[in-house]
Amino acid sequence: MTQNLRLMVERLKAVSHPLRLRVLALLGSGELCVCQVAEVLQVPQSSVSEALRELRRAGFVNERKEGRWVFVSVVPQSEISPVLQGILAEAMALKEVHQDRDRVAKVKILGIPAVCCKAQKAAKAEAAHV
Amino acid sequence: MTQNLRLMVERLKAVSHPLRLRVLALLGSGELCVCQVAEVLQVPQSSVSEALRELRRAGFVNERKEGRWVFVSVVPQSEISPVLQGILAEAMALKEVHQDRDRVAKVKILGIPAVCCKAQKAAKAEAAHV
DNA sequence: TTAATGTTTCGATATTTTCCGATGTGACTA
DNA sequence: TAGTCACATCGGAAAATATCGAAACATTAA
Repeated sequence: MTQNLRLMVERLKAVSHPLRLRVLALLGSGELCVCQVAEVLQVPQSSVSEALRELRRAGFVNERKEGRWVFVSVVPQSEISPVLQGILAEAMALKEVHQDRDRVAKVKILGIPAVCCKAQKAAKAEAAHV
Repeated sequence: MTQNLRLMVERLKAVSHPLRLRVLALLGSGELCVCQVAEVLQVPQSSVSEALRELRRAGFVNERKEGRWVFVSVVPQSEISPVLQGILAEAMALKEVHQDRDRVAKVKILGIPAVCCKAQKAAKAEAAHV
């Protein structure tokens, strides 16, 4: 409360960006690993990584490493301001984000290896071309 | 509700800026004319004008012309999303904004002519220098 | 009309942000 | 030990934004 102006602006900037807001909204419905996010949003992995770096800097996102994977998630409600909670809720209601969430459901059913592991992914693509 | 992503980002960007957020917060406690804002924030008038243009574009601010003065104010609560209401409330609680509000009180007591009219302003400055 | 004044727009520059391929890093695996 | 993989960081060019004085515009007063 009554934090400073610069800090508040930095936090708002962190979510004032199409990709970053989409990523945040996506994580709003549960933890994902970085490659899942990149796959769902169809965006270069380095872009996702940079988006996550900003969201982490702003304190909105946590990470958990597991082997070579990095799982990211929104920090607990109690750790973010009511304002951000509102932004997150509104973002999750966007129609673009609903579409993303449908894709996430499919990706989760397949499991991480099928989505992220290059070899398996390539094999799948091959099969699709037959 | 369930507006589109681009629009939501544009609105967030509009307030993700130190001057624009300060101006918005200042107007949160009542209508002011442009020159009052410039005086209180000690910022070139053209900068204030540009900040207000963005806030108007985002739909956060209304204007009312009266002679050569332009009075600006935050749009009614019912016209802005709960998220912006939250942002406004949080901005108004910032310590920098409290200081601005103290200055606004003084400026309002003096009245617009004493603050804005160049001649009277110059005379006042002269007097201060003895 | 002419001068003065509040406001907006323009112009020009400086700074920041965005974007993505290439490269680097650390961890698993054959 | 190599090779593979997920992820982070770097490089650097293009685009967007910030900033503010100067000029333009609109209204009022002399």
